[in-house]
Amino acid sequence: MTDYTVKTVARLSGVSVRTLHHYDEIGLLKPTRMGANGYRYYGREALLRLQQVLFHRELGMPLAAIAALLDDPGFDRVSALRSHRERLRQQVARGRQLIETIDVTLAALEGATKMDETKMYLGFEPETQARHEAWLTERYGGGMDDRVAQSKAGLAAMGASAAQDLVAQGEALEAAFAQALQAGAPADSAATQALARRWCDWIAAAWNRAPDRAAFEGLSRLYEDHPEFRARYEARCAGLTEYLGVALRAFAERELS
Amino acid sequence: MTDYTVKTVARLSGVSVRTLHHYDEIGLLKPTRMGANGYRYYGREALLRLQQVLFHRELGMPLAAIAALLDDPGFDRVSALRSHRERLRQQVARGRQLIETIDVTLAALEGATKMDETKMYLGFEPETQARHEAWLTERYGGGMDDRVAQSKAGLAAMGASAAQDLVAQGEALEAAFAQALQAGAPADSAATQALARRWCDWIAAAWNRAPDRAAFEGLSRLYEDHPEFRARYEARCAGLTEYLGVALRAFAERELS
DNA sequence: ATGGGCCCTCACGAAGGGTGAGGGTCAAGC
DNA sequence: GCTTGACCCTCACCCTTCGTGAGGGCCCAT
Repeated sequence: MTDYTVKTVARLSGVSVRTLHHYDEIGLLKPTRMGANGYRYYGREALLRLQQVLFHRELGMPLAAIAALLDDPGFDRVSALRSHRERLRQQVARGRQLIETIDVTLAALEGATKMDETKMYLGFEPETQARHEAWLTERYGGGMDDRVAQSKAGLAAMGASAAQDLVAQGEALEAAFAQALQAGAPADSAATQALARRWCDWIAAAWNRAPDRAAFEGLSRLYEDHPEFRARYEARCAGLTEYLGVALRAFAERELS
Repeated sequence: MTDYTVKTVARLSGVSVRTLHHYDEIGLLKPTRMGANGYRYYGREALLRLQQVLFHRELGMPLAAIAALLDDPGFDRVSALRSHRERLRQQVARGRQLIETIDVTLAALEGATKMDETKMYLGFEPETQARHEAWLTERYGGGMDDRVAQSKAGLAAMGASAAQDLVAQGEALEAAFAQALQAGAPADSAATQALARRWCDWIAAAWNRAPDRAAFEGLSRLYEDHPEFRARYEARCAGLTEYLGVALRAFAERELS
């Protein structure tokens, strides 16, 4: 009379019958008794335990941890909850960052529907292109021209949507760097260096060729020295230009030697 | 010469060799060519595609969706990203709520380390118990006494840590109701009614017996009428007592008839 | 030719179940 | 007493994204 079949327990608790079978299998929730017909019958104390299970599961705790929690009376529930809370916090922080990245990406994709802007940003509009090349040659005495030419050819062959993605990735990386700067992460911190690696990969994708150390360092100087890049980065976040330069060169020294 | 083996690509991109095998298996990233020896060789365009894959993967997109995205040139990247963003937003909101629940739970668990308070809260300290019983009898003319007695026996048999969890769940539910009230959710909204169901389950766990409609409605009146409960709920959030009462009775009418 | 480092193809495993297939059981109505 | 439909059971494979071997071939340098 105080015994419920799987279907009833499922309806009462909102979980599926299969889930109850599963919990039985792994020993998380055994039925109070098994009928002679092989049926599972759950009593009140089983429902109580299921309550506890669902409560902790809702907190995102793995089932094995819940079993340990409920079976070991001396288990330290407080510290378990605390470490679990920390995991959740990181997950939420990461989720927020992903949302921000998506927002930037969306803005870039939508904004770049006029492909002009894309070209202008990457410096492939003929006029901008010519200006950059002249400036590069004057400043660094040639040698980067072929890379820019490669980049041009690569992007031209890439098609519009891939190029837009590339732009979006660049925007996302800039946003990530700005966030790192505002969070006070040192330019040589692990997180920022990971971003530098992604920047390097991004350049490789744009150039259709991985940069060597000299090229990557030259690029970092270019960002700092060229007024159009400076304006771009400073508009996003004050001090971002130098931060980016330092971070990229630190990466170049450590990883591209 | 522009062809990289798995290990090299793995090092360049930061993914594992196994992951590259997997991406090949599911057709997400095929090598540019296969050697006569069965080796995978990746060219520049493969690296570029891998860049795109990793970018979208980092946004939490499932691999199948990434494949669709990259293979269908007419794919609507913007709306895909937007719906993905929405999923992330819900996930973050849920994560935040879970953290809050854990905080409340932790507060309750730590506060309840002195078991006195637990007993007092649930009304099982002898003195409080006696007062409640007297009050109940006077007000509702007996009939709930046996339930309180059951509850007492049930909790006594339950052990301290399970009882503390029960207290914590109650606290979490109260907090959730307070949040619903502050968010402006009507007492008969789906979200609030879901909370009411959980409250009902919680009562069932505490009583060691599911309440019928009369008992649950009586309980809701008890919360509104009894000064100790009123004080408790109003301290948490002004108006919570009535809100709770209305919500619980709406649930009782719909689900416990 | 013989190490040592790559590379390959299976194939099992995990978390939390979903989704059948194939077959037994229970309760109500006729 | 029989049928019907709603339940119940036990396999047992499927999902996702790879990690982690096992067992065996390939390449390059000494």
